[in-house]
Amino acid sequence: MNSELSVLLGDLVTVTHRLTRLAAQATGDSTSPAAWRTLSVLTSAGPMRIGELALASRVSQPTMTKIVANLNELEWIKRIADSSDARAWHIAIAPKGQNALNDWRYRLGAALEPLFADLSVRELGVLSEATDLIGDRITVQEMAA
Amino acid sequence: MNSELSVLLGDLVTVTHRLTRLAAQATGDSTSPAAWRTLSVLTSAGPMRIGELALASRVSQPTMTKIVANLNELEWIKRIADSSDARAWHIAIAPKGQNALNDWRYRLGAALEPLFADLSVRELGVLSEATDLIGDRITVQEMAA
DNA sequence: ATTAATTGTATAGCTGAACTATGTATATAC
DNA sequence: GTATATACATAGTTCAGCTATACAATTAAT
Repeated sequence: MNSELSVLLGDLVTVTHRLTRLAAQATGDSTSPAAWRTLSVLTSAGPMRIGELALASRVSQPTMTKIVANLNELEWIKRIADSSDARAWHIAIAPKGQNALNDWRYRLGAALEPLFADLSVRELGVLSEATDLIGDRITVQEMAA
Repeated sequence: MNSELSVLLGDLVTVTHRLTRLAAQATGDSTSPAAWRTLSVLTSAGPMRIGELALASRVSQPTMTKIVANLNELEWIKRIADSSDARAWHIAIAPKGQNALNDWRYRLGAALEPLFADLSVRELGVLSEATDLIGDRITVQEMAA
């Protein structure tokens, strides 16, 4: 096993832990991270069932049922009956939810921007590529799970 | 405001949210993320008081009191009385704690390694530099807070 | 075609980590 | 020496996550 990669990944997780925490404090966000993750998944992968959503967002199915119920009350998602299976629902992001997600991302960026304002164009590119690299691998994993 | 940076940071946080979650599930870790953050801070910045630790780890002082109490029971940290202030303590990471932290980082890396095994040397460098970039800015922020 | 097993979602109840408010003891200011 | 500020501890609450399980609909078996 590649121990260098191991250490790098450990550091990456530790550092992003703190970034996440800092971001939450900076935006004074009350919506749960899992809800944002869920909206984010719906945006990038399109409508899906509660069970699939639970896998993709890495929470248990009952937790996702609750998250969806909350998002539904906010009218941030739509529940669409599955015509071929009366037990199941298709969950789709609603316009309000898309707006909320965009707004959250924006506020997050605004809150953290001062910290990163000194980045060079090259460093910006590094961060951007790293984000893509991680995103690709997470997505692959989620689809496989 | 730089909206490109804004979007990038939003994406970064979203993606690392999911990475963190995935990592926690993959290692079956029961210790709280905040405890690992705390140990990580102690390792990189050396012994400090509970109040300082709370700021650095971005939790409230009572929360940190509890985290430190838990870590103390595990003998992962040492409480050292402040000779000049009987109210205060210096919290230092203990050898056991250093080992536990190293082990956690290792397990984390091992669990995530399969996902990242296909990285080129250049991409590895990108991830590494991104980690450093974020780490630097978080640290600066924590010290200022 | 019933019965049984499986699957998709919902509900109940628990745990634990975070918070605010406040208490206690020590330090500092006047 | 009394008052205020500071450092940590305690009490009590809230909420997100979990497991276990119920319920309903589908699928499989005989």
